[in-house]
Amino acid sequence: MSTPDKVFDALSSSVRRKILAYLRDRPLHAGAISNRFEMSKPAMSKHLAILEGAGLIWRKREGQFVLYGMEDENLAGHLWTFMQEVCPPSRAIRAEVRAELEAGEADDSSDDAAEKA
Amino acid sequence: MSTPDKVFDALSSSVRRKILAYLRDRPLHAGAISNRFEMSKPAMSKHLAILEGAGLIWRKREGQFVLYGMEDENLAGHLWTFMQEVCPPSRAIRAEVRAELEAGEADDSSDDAAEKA
DNA sequence: TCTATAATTAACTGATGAGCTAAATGGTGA
DNA sequence: TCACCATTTAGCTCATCAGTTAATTATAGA
Repeated sequence: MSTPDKVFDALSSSVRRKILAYLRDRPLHAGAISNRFEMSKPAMSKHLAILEGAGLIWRKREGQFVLYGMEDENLAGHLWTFMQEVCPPSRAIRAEVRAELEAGEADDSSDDAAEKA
Repeated sequence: MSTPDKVFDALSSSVRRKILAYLRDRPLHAGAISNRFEMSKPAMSKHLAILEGAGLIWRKREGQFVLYGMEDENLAGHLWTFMQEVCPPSRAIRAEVRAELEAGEADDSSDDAAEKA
């Protein structure tokens, strides 16, 4: 299975997309992720393995725990590549990015906070 | 099934992603799309229905033929929304867009051409 | 070493998805 | 109307996927 295939396969599950959303802000232990879903730990473990296999998250053992976090540039990179290959030139998005860039030019590191409900 | 779910479900198939790539440049009749794959017409018809259900392509009857084309802003829009919700601020992409914008600022209508290998 | 906890792997089950062939639908043109 | 063509729907099969529980691995700490 090619890497982009793995990425889109990983993204096809709403559970996995939600995991990514949880990991957006900070890494979490496997158990902490699992607690946020009504699902057994083994099931969650499989989802995490799929995300890791797609290169979207990293995994690091810390004692008895296992920490997972986003593989920062990969997700955005793959989606962006796909958009460039497949999407018709999207003026709306370019305009939006342009506006953001103009607004946030001097304040590049504030992206991490806020923006989430 | 929510709209974003439908979109990612539609994108999870490499056949469907390839269909989108074919439709990027111009609309095609169902038969013309089908000819590009080694697959029965009924199977292709299902893929097209899924893409249409996700709002990624439109469908128009033309006599005995059925024409399909990309629903221009939807794919880019959904992916962009997702990226903003889930991706850590992707500086690489922002930098890339910034560079593109700076290069093409005076020439906004040239988006359609070039940019592809 | 023994026990407890975190996480994963194994083995299984039920639901879903992709493909097929055959039949039905919608439309053209003699 | 009839024959023909393009496409979709119906009904089926096979494989894959998401979830389960039970068993296993890995580590911490007394």
